Amino acid sequence: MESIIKEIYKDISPEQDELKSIHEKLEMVTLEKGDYLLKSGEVVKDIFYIHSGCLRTYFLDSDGREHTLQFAIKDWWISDYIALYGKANSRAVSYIECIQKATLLKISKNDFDLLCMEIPKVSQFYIKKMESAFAAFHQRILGNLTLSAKERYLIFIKTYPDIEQSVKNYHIASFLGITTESLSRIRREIATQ
Amino acid sequence: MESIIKEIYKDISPEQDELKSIHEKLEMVTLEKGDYLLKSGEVVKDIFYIHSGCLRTYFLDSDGREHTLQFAIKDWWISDYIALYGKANSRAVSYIECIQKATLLKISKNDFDLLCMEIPKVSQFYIKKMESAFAAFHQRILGNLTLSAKERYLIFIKTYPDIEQSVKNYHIASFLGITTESLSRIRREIATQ
DNA sequence: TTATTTTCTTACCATACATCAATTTTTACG
DNA sequence: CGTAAAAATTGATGTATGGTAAGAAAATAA
Repeated sequence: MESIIKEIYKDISPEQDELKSIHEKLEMVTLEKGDYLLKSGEVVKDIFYIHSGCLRTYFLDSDGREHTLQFAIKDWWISDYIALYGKANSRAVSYIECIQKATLLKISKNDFDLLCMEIPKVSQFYIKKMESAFAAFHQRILGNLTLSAKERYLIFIKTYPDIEQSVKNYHIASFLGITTESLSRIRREIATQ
Repeated sequence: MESIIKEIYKDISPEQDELKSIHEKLEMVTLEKGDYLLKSGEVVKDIFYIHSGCLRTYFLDSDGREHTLQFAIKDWWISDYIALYGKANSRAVSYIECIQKATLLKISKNDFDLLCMEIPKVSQFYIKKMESAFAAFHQRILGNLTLSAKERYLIFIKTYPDIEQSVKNYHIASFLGITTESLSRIRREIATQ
């Protein structure tokens, strides 16, 4: 476990006492494919670091359709950020599903905040992560505004070559904001070119 | 200026010496409607706090079409976050245009990072802001995936009642990811109901 | 392996929104 | 003011993607 923590915080190489402080707040979680880390309506208190495996966050609309917000693999953090960071209550609005056997480290948001206060380096590290995420979000929104479904798909498989392996096409479709049938047509079009 | 800084950081009520440290890194900027804070290709080093007025960030695609990423009013921060926080270089990919006479406070990202190191409270404050933004982004992406143009428009005017006043319809259209003609039809439809 | 379920593909038609072109309305300015 | 420019609206038509339904392929379980 110590080695995983060192891996997570490799960029800031924590001191021995800091490592200890981090360690005692983390908990290991393992998930099998098909398991749920979170379901809509549950109270959200934790964030998870993915050490191995693959998960996805999706939202179920009133017509029962799934919309994938995020895929997450090794070295990513995952949670229901709308519930956790939003102003409303802390009930999940989304589902987090394991789509490939995974090991995670769990920390409560509360403990994480304490860690940030306690260890400025963690704070700085967190800020850097948030900033990259911020840029990535802007890119994604821009992509949604600008690009055709085909273009978005091509970017997806280029950006997430590792993820493409483990996910179903209908997961990708719901991530791109199109139907699985449309994705199928796009794939054929690309194949026959 | 001191009073504006107190207003910006009202949630963390800085001490006198902290105020001074913040003060010496900030610079006042005023813009007239139509002025540009930033143009694509320019080097991005700064972030701006909006004290009054309204601005928008937009992106110009290869067909010359505008896509609005963000409107920003009083108490928001604005910059080209793709360039500033992204991994690539620091050249702007977007334009930031003043759409209503504005006064801003400017701080370089570098100085801001120093401020975060120097004053933990600023760090904490920044993290909180980023977290809300994070939740808002998730919401927006979800909206783009889930909702029709009409629904997104209704949410827009509900969420940004202050902004709706100062912006052109084609700004809103390019924010929603539709054409100005479509928005016009949506508006008529809503009006005649 | 075979059986069964899940996922993917294809075809046909429907719909939301885009495009183009013309006109009206609003705003800016000499 | 009045005039020019900018923005918004409207109608006719085009296109990308959606919806439905059926069958094929692939994954999973027995």
